[in-house]
Amino acid sequence: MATMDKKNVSMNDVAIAAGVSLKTVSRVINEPDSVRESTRDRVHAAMEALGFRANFAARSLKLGRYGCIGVVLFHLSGGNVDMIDGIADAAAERGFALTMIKKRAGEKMTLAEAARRMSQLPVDGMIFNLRQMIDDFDTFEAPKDLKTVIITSMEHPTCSTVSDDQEGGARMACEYFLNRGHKNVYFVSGKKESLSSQCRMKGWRAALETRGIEPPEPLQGDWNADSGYAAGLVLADKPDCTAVLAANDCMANGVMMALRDKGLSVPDDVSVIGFDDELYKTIPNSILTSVKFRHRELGVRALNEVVAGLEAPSSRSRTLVSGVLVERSSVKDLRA
Amino acid sequence: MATMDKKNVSMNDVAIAAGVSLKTVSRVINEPDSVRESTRDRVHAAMEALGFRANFAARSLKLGRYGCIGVVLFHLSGGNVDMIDGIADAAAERGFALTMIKKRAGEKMTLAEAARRMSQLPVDGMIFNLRQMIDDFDTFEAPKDLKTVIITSMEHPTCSTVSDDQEGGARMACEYFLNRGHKNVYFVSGKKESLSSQCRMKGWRAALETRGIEPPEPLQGDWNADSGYAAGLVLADKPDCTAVLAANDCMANGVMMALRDKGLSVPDDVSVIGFDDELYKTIPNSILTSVKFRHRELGVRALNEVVAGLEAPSSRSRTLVSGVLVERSSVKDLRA
DNA sequence: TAACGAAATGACAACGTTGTCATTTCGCAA
DNA sequence: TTGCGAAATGACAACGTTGTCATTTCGTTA
Repeated sequence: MATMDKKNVSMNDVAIAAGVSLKTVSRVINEPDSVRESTRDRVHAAMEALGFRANFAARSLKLGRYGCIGVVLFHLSGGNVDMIDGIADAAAERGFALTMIKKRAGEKMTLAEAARRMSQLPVDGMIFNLRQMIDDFDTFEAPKDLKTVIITSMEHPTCSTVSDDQEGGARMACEYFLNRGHKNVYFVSGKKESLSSQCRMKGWRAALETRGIEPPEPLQGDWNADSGYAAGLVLADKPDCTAVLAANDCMANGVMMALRDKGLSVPDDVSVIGFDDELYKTIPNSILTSVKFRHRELGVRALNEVVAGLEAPSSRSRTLVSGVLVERSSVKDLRA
Repeated sequence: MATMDKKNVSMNDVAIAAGVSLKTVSRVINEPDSVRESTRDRVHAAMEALGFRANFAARSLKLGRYGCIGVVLFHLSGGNVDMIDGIADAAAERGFALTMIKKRAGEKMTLAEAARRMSQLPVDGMIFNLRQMIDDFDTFEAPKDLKTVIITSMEHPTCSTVSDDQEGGARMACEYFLNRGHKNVYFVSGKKESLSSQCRMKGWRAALETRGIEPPEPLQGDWNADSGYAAGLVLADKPDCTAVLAANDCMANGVMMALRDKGLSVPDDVSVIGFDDELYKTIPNSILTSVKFRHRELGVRALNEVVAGLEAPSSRSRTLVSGVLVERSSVKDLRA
């Protein structure tokens, strides 16, 4: 067996080995039906023997497209995993690969900068995953020939966006309380700079105001259980507090632990709802009712939107993916 | 302002606009110092005016490399996030982008199939992230011209690998128990097919056997808290059970809840160690001692290994990344 | 001013594919 | 056997870069 020392085997090498023209090899790959079976077999044999692999760069150069969608991650965290999963699966289904770049910790990356870097890479369109506010959000303009979709909570003036309906989810949770006879709802927020936290707070506020209820001062948390616990200690002393909406499950758990430590029962004395529905993974027999967002769906929608817009990059749409209330027993029906 | 209707602006267009040759534009991009300042400015102005963006395909074709590393995800889960984060950051640091494909749920993807798909994409090398056993693991041979690194718990005959030292981590936890006077250690496993679970079990067994202790029957869990709770109920009835090693923190928490419900105290009656150190995120004042793996480091090492091997794809190395024992108060020192 | 070496620039081929259009081969009816 | 249309195949250019080597321009010194 002769060793192959040539770096890359080209279609031309295959053609020579098979005794056919370059173009015939190309046809075997792209339109096999147009090649006689005997010829095709010979070409296949030659490809096999030489270890031929099509050259991506040459192909893309000729075709003018890459078959890749760019994904820019500004932050890589728990919820994002499912989203990326959705993007990746939807991409696979449609025959696209993903090209990924990520903002590094400490690095300051604007949308414009991310777009510039992406547009040097093999991508036909791109998805930005943005969980926090960013300086040039409002002024950013996507490259005219590269369909751009932003996954974020805010509306963008020129780009398509895909969002969790976080505001709606918070509103849904509040209404769930109010419809069960609660007169008010306290709120424990996540980190101040987080868009999710801001939107959830906004929805909470809106739901109360719609019913003519003055929203109480929200308690500031940081997403972790300890901050929820601290908030819970404060809330335990408020006699009018029968319902608590915490901006995530971890903090909700902290709140519940604090209430119990203060001798209060959930849900008999105080009802609690969290966000993200992930407590059951860690706590056996978790009772926490929680608003869950379909992160995976978010990713799928974003990818589909990019692919749909490949031909018309300047088109613009806004997609909202609603949340789901996962009911357990942490909310008491006061009317009963 | 005239509208640009031409699809792609090429270096040639820029050259004409700037009144220089094609090659000079190329030089402005790749070796700016070799171009006179006045010329450079003119070219830059033209690039700006026309909205020029270098064509990735043409460039890669000429250079024979892509500046991208392929990442194959066979499974996308919690721990993987940090790993991808590590890969992405290390890649950014070295000027590489990532090209990603993912096994879809239900789809059966072998290493060979993954390698075949990857080698059609713009990549100079690739990283496989493999958390479960796969059919062709032992027989797989990576493409000769594409450096391949596998992140997995097993050693591979021909490819470089990077691994958590899960076995070592489990051994470390057991020795921690034994050194504190415990005579035996019970084990709660994760899902059967999980390599992590298998390795952790192996380390546990080895540590006991080294000390001449007969390992008790391990309890089968499924990673979630409920299965840990079930295991805890069983363990509570074993009088000789003073130490429990659970294959992850969620199950460890389940075990602790069950023990408490059975009137036993942690750590006074039974000591517990978990894996992954993530309970503190959900439980306020968590006392669980846990073995933590540096997933991020895993990703960084894998990427560095790929980049280091780009010139010599057939080189082979094995990297083990050790775990860390995060001490809290869930283990009692029986000698005291 | 002429001559010279260095710096700056340019012409052209090449990377490995696919599209266009021309040519050859084939099967079949006359 | 000839002729004909369809099927199969081939020659060549083109995609947008970078490398090689040749040419022009510049600044300096004799």
